[in-house]
Amino acid sequence: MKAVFDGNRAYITDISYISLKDTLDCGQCFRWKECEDKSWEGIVKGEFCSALTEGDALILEGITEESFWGLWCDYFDLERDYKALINTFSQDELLRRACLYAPGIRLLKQDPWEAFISFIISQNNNITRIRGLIEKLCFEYGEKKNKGYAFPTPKALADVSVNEYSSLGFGYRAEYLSTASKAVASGEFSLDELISLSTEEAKKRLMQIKGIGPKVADCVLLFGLGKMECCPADVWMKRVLAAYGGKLPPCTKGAEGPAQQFLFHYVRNNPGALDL
DNA sequence: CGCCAGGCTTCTA
DNA sequence: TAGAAGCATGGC
Repeated sequence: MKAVFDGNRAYITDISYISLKDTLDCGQCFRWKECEDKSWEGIVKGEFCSALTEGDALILEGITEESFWGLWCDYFDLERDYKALINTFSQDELLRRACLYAPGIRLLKQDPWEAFISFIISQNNNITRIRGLIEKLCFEYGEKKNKGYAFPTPKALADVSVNEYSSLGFGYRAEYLSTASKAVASGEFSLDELISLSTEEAKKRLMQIKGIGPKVADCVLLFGLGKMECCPADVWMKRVLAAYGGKLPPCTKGAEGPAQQFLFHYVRNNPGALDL
């Protein structure tokens, strides 16, 4: 990867193919918005970014060189060789088709706290509504930025009552949000400490939070902590796993998370893909 | 109206 | 330990 900086703009080349559309609208994150000119605007950890592609180059605008190295390079997983990854995945036929369908997907390394809250909201919910609910959460309790709102801090969400969450439409997840945000804000539960634990221990710890089961825990570990071996199994992935006879093929070893993301996106948009 | 959505908690056998 | 009911909401 090469990055050239010019003011508030980073011009990034020598990366394997990236599609912003497939990456930012494949159900792993919920906050990015596509503009009319096909660029994407997002706020991560309070930092704004406008992203667009130009041929094989990725352009990030509204950022600093410091935030690129400290945040965005990692966020977009720019150092990973996705071409090699897809080659390996393609040993399996279903995965090969999934990678062919959306070869520009990247596994985002998101803010652990945002992933933690977002995927609590995601349970038994559809992506359109998840986006709307998170949007409301940021508008109501997030810090106003030049463009849009930052994701609310643990303290901001800990101060919200269960009734308030309910009136915003969070349904039975209102109570989960309340207790989860209080646990983090008080320091009783530390997302940072999860990094030092084994994946198995971290998952157990996450599942001690009311409202977090195996699937949401896997999402937090994969999307928030970069645990690439985690494979969240929602209703779509359960169908995929059933087609595989219970587990992903050996060629996904160590990268079950990214494999899962290609498969999830593929079957959700091509429900007939599993009928073959 | 019923069914479904990036599921979880609780109850039951 | 496995399986099913109940849960809020909105789109279809």
